Amino acid sequence: MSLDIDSALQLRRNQSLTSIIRHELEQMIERGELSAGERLNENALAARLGVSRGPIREACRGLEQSGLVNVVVNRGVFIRALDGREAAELYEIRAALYGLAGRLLAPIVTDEQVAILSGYVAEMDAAMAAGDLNSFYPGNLRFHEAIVEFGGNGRLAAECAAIHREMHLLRRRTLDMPGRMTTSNDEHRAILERIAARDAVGAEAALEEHVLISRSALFGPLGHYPDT
Amino acid sequence: MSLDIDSALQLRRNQSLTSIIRHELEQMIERGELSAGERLNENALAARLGVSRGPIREACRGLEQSGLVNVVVNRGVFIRALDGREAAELYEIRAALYGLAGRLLAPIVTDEQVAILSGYVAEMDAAMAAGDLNSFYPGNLRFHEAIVEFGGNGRLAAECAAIHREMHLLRRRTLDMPGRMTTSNDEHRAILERIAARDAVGAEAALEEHVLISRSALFGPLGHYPDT
DNA sequence: GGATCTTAAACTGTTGACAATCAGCAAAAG
DNA sequence: CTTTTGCTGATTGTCAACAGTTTAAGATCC
Repeated sequence: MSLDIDSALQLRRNQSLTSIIRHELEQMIERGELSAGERLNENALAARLGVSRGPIREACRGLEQSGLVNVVVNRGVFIRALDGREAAELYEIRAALYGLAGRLLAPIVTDEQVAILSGYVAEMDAAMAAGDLNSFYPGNLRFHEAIVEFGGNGRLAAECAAIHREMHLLRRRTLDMPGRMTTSNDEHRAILERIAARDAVGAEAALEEHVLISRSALFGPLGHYPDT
Repeated sequence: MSLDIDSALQLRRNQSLTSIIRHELEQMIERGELSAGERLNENALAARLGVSRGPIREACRGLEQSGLVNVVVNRGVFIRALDGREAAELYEIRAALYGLAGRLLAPIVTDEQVAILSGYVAEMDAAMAAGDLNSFYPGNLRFHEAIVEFGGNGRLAAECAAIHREMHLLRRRTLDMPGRMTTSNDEHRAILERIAARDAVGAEAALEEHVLISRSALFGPLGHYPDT
């Protein structure tokens, strides 16, 4: 019984099975338990989670709209596989959105928020010193989340989170590359510096560049992508 | 050799009731037949469309994820009402995305594409001369759609279309304001000029400004939004 | 008359069953 | 030996019924 759906049911107050299942599936995709291209068997999922197929189908429609799965009529839902072109496109969009987040945040950032962001960078420095990717990754995630949260545009934060979920499989691969951790944290420091200086244009540029460098780490310096 | 997902996607026919209903509901919202805050009655919809509640519920889950409706547990799905804050946030995101589209398009635009965009501007000029909003609006839509399409980032185009759908009720209101048509087309001409000059930075700036001016028309020059 | 409790209707959440469709396999045809 | 055809089990699409919740009207009490 790898899945604690029962405890989720106990915690459930005003949530429907559909939303619980959707959240569960999102996490399974994020944890890599469901790999790209894999098909979701509605009956098996229903049996495993102890519910009927209705809520599962509803959850899958939500996942489809948020880009995590593909639904093929009469054949089922498949964990979406990001090909090179789509991933490159997502990186471009992500760069623009994070750039916007930085531009919004820089003029209004508080000293407390700067301190929090500094804390994340320090966390990542520590993880880097220990060569520990598993510690580096959450710090990295919180750093970016905080920037969009503090920016004050809630919808932008939601949109960035959605894109992040969608790119999850790719992103880990990128950060896994040797030397990527240190480079990445240098960039984080530069971003933080521009934000702390209340430099909107500089923060925007630093964040855009940061995302595009991640893309380069995946596709090569020219932004090429595999033709698959 | 078994079919893989890609070929399955090619075989896909969007003929499930769920997708048909979702499309139908999207159009009803776009046409204003369903007004903001209104509740969707599953039984009534099922009877009217001649289907059972299952596909309708699935369609609503997709609509929820794309931001067109809110789902409240045990109370139903409601056509989403964009309050001032959310609309302002969407405008900011839209400005960034259209800016990106312009930056992508300018370096790679073909003469044929410039001609097509010119045609749309001319269409809008004609509509403007006739004072005909109903002709101006589709031209405006096609102009913006074409820019993101020609930019070559398919996902960006999809994302812009989704935001457009979500803002549909608001946008019409904006364009309805006296004098907005002419101002708007002057901006279109400026955008086109920067694109035709293959000026990425200029096109980006012109498109961003264009969207933010639309926002100002709705919220006032300082970007304030009603506190509802 | 107004507020509160009671109760029934309406509605949503969930389920199990039935129908339609698909992948795989085996036998028949060339 | 290869291709085609026709099954068969598995899986998805859809539906109708049941269960739990919300809403609203009516009754009761102050």
